[in-house]
Amino acid sequence: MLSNTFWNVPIVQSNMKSGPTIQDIAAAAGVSKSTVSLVLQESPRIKAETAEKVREAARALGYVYNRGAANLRGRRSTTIGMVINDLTNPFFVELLVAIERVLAQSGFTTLMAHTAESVETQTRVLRSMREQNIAGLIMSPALGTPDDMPVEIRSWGIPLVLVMRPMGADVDTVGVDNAHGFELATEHLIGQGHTRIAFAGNRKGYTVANQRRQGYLSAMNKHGLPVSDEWIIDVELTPTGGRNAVRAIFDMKPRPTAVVCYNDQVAFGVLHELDRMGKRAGKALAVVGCDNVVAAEHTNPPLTTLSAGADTLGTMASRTLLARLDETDGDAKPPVQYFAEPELVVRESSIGAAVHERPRIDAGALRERDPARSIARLK
Amino acid sequence: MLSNTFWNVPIVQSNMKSGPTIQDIAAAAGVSKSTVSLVLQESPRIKAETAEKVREAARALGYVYNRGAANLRGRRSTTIGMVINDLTNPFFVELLVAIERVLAQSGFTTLMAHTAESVETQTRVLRSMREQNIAGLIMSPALGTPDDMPVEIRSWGIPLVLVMRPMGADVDTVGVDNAHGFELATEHLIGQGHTRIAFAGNRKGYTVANQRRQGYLSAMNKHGLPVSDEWIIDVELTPTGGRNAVRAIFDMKPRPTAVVCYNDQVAFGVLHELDRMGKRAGKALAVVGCDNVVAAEHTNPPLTTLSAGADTLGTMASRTLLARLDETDGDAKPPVQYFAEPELVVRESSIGAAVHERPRIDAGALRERDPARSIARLK
DNA sequence: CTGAAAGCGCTTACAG
DNA sequence: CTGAAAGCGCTTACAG
Repeated sequence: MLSNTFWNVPIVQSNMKSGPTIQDIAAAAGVSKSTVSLVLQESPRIKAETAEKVREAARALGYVYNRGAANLRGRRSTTIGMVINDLTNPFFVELLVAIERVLAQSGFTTLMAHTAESVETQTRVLRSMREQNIAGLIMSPALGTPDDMPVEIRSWGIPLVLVMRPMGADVDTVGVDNAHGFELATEHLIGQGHTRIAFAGNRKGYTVANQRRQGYLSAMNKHGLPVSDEWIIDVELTPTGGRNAVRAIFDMKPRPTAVVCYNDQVAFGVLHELDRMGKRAGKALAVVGCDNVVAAEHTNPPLTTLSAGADTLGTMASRTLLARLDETDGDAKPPVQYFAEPELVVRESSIGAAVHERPRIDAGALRERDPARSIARLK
Repeated sequence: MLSNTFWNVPIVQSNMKSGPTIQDIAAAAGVSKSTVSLVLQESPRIKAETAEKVREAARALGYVYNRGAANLRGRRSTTIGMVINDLTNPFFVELLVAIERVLAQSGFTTLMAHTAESVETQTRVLRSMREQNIAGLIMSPALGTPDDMPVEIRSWGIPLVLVMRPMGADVDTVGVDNAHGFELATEHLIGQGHTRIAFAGNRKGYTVANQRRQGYLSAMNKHGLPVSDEWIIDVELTPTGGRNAVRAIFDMKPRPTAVVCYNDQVAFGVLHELDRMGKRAGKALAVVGCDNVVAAEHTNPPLTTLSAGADTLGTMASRTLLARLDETDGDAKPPVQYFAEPELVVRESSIGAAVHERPRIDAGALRERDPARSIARLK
């Protein structure tokens, strides 16, 4: 795992034409290159007029600082690796954008990579980043990442901050309190009168899914509501998974009247399949998602969802990493375990249902596009 | 513009602990570091058993190749810059993923950056990439990028490939034939019987919007359909823009019965606002988008849209850049101007309308959630 | 306040 | 087939 296989060097390469160096500036300004270097670093040790002369020469020559050379000589690095498991999920895009912004403000360059949930791709990408000499790493690990990955990274001598997907209490982690969030979401549905509530997006052996299911179960439990095994539906964490969950729900009897979805992607599939069946989310089935991606506001109907605050989380993750980079070996702080409390953003997808047992076919059904068919599916 | 202001060096930096070098491997294997270097490059000049001995020593020491040092000495670069204007648009995410995949296969590392349509951010990011010594650049320029940007980049001595947003015939460009695509989309609506068709997402002085509007206009023209000025609606290229466009359309009389949207993001807003008004896209207003992002398949109703093929475009863009990197100054090929022909993916949002003048309020209206209100809006 | 010298970890002619 | 030497563009003690 993550072994350094240095024999996969690139075949294609590009020759550079080189511009002026600090040597050229030194010659033009009539100083030594030491002086030029110090001016570029804004050292107070250089007299103001000398500095100005150097800057002027640099400008005249069209000088471009070579950060690679500086990093090599200075034995430091100003690039941060950032590995994301799923850029097709807009939540991670928002997270990435926030992280990049904060790091750029501190003068770091972000080397981004996308693993598409493939552990193999992740291994390749990490190896490449290591060769690129990253100063630190922020990552949201792909599903199925081996447990020893954080140890492996630590052995590289660089700090690691995990986002969204915890891998143990001893590694810096920034995420959300999933259990509490899903408790909130489930209680919201209970408050709307629902008693049969499904959970769509269970995935075995997957930490985040476990946390979210746990939150759902503890809310049900707290309110004395029994949970049937079949309500906990294991589907892909994608819109397609959501569509399959709806089909499963409408095959159950008595069927759940509400569903808590693993995330917004799953919820989008749920909304879509309901629409395809001529039903309306909120009326026919109350739906709650998680992530509050931008599109959740624009779905039909708009989606009730847990807001994790991608911007805040990204900022926290960056700051945590920057703090580690500032530490010396002696003053290491204990692991950061930051889990934000999500808020529930209530929209139309979870409200307006008539759930008080009486109406097998409620008022809402009159507006369904194909009542005959939905009755058939209800049996 | 894009001036090299080298005095913005980072404040925060990170010291590296250094691992074994080729020197250490050389000592361990009892050879010179030249030999080690050649082995790492898989040079056929080294005897197989010597090579194996070296590899074994490297493995034993846990050696990590330092690409930065190699690039410095070899006067080359193996990183490619990739600047994207809008990662919140899933189309660009798909494009980015495809580009990264192809570049990684050729041994290049991708330095990604996001400008959020800000020319200022773009300037900062380009400067940083230049200091990072990128071998080439693939970019989708932010709106309002100055016309001389390609010239500026070229003066850096690195190849530039533009994606999606052309900036002149002399710079390598990979995009789509927007005019032809929008002609297709508009003709599809005409084929459905529509005669009053709006265009949502016109933006003045913006090349891509001009091309798309042109395609729309030429289709209308070709079929002898007059176009009212008010039908060409200037809105933000976001879901919010789409919502505003719908409001504008329903204030017109006689109102358009169909709308061609600048892209899927705008179309999503259109679908959403229609739903909010208790209307159904397809029935009340035929809607076509552009980009065929993954979510277009899952909207309510599913969105008819132009498929540009993000994967194909990303592959083309990467290959174009890789080819330039292989060129020597002598054998430079003429500029690549590749514009893919988009295909129209027909889904529910554009079909099923009754448009033959008779029904001011058609059968579909009976299923609208708030008929009184929609009649009021129609006047 | 400034300069001379050493060196970061590699690659590449060149010589043998 | 392998090694000695020079050098990529910087930074950093150290000396003055």
